[in-house]
Amino acid sequence: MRFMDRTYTIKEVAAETGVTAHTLRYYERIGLLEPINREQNGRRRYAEGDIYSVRFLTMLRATGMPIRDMLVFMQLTRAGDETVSERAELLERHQRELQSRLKELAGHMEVLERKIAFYRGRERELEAEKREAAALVTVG
Amino acid sequence: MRFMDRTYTIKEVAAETGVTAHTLRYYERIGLLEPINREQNGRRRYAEGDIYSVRFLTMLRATGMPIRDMLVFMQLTRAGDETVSERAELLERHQRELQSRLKELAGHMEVLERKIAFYRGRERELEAEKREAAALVTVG
DNA sequence: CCTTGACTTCGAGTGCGCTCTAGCTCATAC
DNA sequence: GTATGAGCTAGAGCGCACTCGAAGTCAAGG
Repeated sequence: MRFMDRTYTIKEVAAETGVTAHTLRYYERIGLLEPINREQNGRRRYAEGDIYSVRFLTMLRATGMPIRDMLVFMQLTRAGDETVSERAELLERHQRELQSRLKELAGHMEVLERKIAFYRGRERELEAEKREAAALVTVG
Repeated sequence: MRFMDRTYTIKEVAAETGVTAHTLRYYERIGLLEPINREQNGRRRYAEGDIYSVRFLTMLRATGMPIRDMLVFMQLTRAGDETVSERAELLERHQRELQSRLKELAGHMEVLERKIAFYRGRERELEAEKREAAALVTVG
């Protein structure tokens, strides 16, 4: 698979993933990404797999996983096949948390809906009052 | 309604709402809560309405609304009836954002599920390999 | 009386996740 | 040759939302 061999500059990865170059370097520095291959001149050349990792990390962040947990996950990944179940369990724990957060948010969504409905009703009431007042003035 | 007249110490409000006393004072300080009534000795006595506000604020926070927006909302609330539509619009904007975040999270949930399923499958493969290797040793 | 403990204010400190700056090296374009 | 621009490192800075500490007041209990 030729196309798998292509590599990417930090700028390209940033554009592809929506993660800034600064943050990509930061992720590598703290160990979220393993050390990226370099050109002779020291510049990073990201492989497809690195981009995949960045995307996965981004997804985990978006679901609220703290970086310290993502770190554990990535270290397990690097440790190889023995850690497969541990990784599964880590993701399952996260999944359960996410599930309960989704439920909670759904509840909050309803509260919001009710509050908005209440305001929209109040708005109509106030309109009506205004019209009545205007009518009184006209008649008076 | 007698029971509406009862007031609460900061500790009671903290216990009721799950917001720490520190944070309650902080919210008041930055203007999220209007100045709470005091006893002669300067201690806060929260009214039912204050507790309601705290609960609502907590909900907004939990849905990811930044404090600066909550501040706008509470100031509109204090401004009275003229701001009813503005409040409705603010909440609707927030609701739309929440809605799209919920969608995104649902997508991430699926990715998580697939990844876990993949790991669970891999786990079984590795188990099988192990058993085969053990069998070879036994036979050899 | 004096200790305990709940409260007060003011201001500083914390943890998280970036985000940016300064000063440097290189490669390419003019 | 030199200007432009992309990338590099190390370390500082930032925004957010709390969270805590110090020092003081006050009321009730032993």
